[in-house]
Amino acid sequence: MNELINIMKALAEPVRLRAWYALREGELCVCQLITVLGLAPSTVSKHLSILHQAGLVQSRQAGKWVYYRLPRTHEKGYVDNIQRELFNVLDEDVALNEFNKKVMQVRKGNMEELCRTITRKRR
Amino acid sequence: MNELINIMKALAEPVRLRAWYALREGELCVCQLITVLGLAPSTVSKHLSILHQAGLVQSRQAGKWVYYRLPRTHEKGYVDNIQRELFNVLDEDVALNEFNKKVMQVRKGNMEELCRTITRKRR
DNA sequence: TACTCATTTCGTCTTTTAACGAAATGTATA
DNA sequence: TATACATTTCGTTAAAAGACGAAATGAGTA
Repeated sequence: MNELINIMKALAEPVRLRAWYALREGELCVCQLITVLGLAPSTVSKHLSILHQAGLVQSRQAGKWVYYRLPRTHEKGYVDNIQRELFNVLDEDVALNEFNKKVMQVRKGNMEELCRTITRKRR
Repeated sequence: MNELINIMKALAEPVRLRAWYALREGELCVCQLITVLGLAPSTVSKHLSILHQAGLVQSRQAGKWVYYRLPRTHEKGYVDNIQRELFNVLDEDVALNEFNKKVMQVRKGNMEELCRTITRKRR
């Protein structure tokens, strides 16, 4: 039950649900997630670690950057089912569709530039 | 999205998940829920109101007693799907099976007596 | 009407959660 | 080796959530 509770807790938070949903169409660098979520790097990092701990996302390091993605398939099969069901619901959500536009923008943009924007903000 | 978040938040809490699961096999009086959950009446009442607000349970009053139950079917169909999926997982859960034994005990027991036990505790 | 009693509401306390900035980490590059 | 810089960790603060008991509510009964 605790495992399920962790998964539910992880997704029962708007920021994390958005972050998770943003990965639906492929991996994203942390700086891209920081940008679309509009929160401080440390805050986003924490959220991602909670999603990671729940087994809902995976990460890989590539040079300076860390990319997060959805697992192709989850260890426990039921998580796949829940994910499918939730995505079906969220795909119809107006607010999330709006958010998704931002994600698509960021996917197209230049990542080096994005990171520099974030670094500049921090001073 | 907010609706979904409310549903997830409601179920992402062990006490509420147990309460909700306890109703799987039919309605229960509040005093029965208080007993199986082992918490103060006011605490249980609050949890039930959160489940109710999320649309996950319904209630009816019968004399002094208030009974809570699962809706036969949810307004939004996707909730039925999620519920089915979660129940499938929870049915396999060892801790919940243990809990379910208590629920079955309480279902068989005398309700008047149960309530009196609770009232006695309060003094 | 007055009383009993199951449940809910209210006020309070404690714990948990989410946000941030500063500092630490660790990789790539000058 | 020193530096730059993306990300994470740590410490702090503010807000939310969960627990309880006391008091309020509201339905049945004497």
